[in-house]
Amino acid sequence: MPVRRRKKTGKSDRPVTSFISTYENKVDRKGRVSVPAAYRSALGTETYQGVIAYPSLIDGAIEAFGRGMLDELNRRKLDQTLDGGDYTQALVGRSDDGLVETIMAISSELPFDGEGRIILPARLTAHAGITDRATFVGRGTRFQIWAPEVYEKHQLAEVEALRARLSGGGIQ
Amino acid sequence: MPVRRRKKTGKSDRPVTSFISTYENKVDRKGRVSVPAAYRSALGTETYQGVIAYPSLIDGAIEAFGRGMLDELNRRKLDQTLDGGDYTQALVGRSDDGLVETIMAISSELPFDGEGRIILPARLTAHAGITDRATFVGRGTRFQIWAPEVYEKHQLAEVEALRARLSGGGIQ
DNA sequence: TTGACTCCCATAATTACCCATGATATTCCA
DNA sequence: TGGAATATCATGGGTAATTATGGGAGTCAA
Repeated sequence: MPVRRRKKTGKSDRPVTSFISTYENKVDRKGRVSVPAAYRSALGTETYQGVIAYPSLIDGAIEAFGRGMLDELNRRKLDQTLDGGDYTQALVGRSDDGLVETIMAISSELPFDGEGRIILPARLTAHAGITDRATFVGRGTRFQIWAPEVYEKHQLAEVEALRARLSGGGIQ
Repeated sequence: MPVRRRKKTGKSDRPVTSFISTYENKVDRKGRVSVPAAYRSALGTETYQGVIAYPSLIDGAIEAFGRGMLDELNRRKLDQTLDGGDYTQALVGRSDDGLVETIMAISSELPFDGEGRIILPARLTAHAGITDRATFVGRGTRFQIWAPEVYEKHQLAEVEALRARLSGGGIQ
C-alpha cells in the first residue's frame, strides 16, 4: 500500500508557483523517487526538466531548487565580474565569500525521467540518512528532502522549542 | 552520477555554461582521463570539442573551461579597452595587470578523443599533484581538476567556512 | 627503433527510456 | 445526482543506450 501522506494546507493542491506542502514518497531499488507532481508543475516553466540538489549546510537534509536559479546565479556572477573588469575573479575564482563556487561544487543535477522521478546520488542520501523513503518538504522558493523519521524528530524539536519560547513569555 | 543529454537548440542566447557537481575519474597509463559527460554536454554548443586548461594561480589545481569562455574574455577585454581609448593595450597587448595575457600564455588546448577524454600535460599534473586519479570540481562557469586527496581537505575547509557564514535555512 | 599521439574497438556497469499497473482523482453525461 | 468513463499519479520492471575505462593498430617525428 503506497504511503502518501499529505499534510493539510487548508487548500486543495492545484499547480502552485512555489514549493509548498509535505509529501512522503518511496525510494525504489534503483534509487529512484518521484518528485511530487505539485513541485514538478512549479518547475513547469523551465526548459530543463529536473532539479539541482546539494547537502544542506545546516540540516541533515537535501536542499533542492530549479535549474533557473542556478543559471541566474552564474550569469549574474559572470556579468558582474566581467563588466566590472574584474578578470581576476573570472579567471582565478577568488571571490569575497566563494559561496557560488562552493555550492556549484557540492551540487548535483538531477534530471527527471519520463515519470517525473529523480535518482538520489549516494552522496546525498548518505548525508540525509535516506534509505527507502523520502519526505519532500516545501520551503517556498526551494524544497528539502529528508529521511522521514529524521524529519519527524526535527519537527518535534522545532515545536518544542517554540512552545518553550512562548511559555517563557518571549512573545506576547 | 547525474548525467543528462542536452537538446541542441539552434537559437542560442549564448547560454551560460554551468559546470556543477564533482566527479572522480581514473587517469590511465597513457595519461588519459574522461571529462565527465555532464561537463561535455555543457560544452555541447561549442564548435571546438575540448577544453582550455591552465595551472591555478591560487590553488594546487588545474583550472579549465570551454573555448567559448576564452572568446568571451578576449571580446570583453577588447571592447573595454577600445571604449576606454586604451589603444596601447589593444595593439601592443600590454595592460596594467597583464593577467589575461598571462593566462593565455600558460593555457593549453586539450582536445577530446573519440570517447570524451583529454590528456593532461605533465606540466599541469605536476602542478596539481595528480597521478592516477583526478577529481573534477564544477565551479559554475568553469571547473577545476584536483588530486582527490588534496581536494578532500580543501573542500572540508571550504564548506566549513561557508557554513560559518550562513545564518540558517540554506541558500536563498 | 622508440616514444608520443591519434583513431578505433571492446566491455562492464550504469543510466535513460519505455511500457505496465493499481490507486486516486476528475470529468462527463444520462 | 450518481456512476461510469477518463485522466493523473506513484510505483515497478525490462531493455536499449551511454559512460568510464582499457587496450591494440596505425602515424608521425626524432
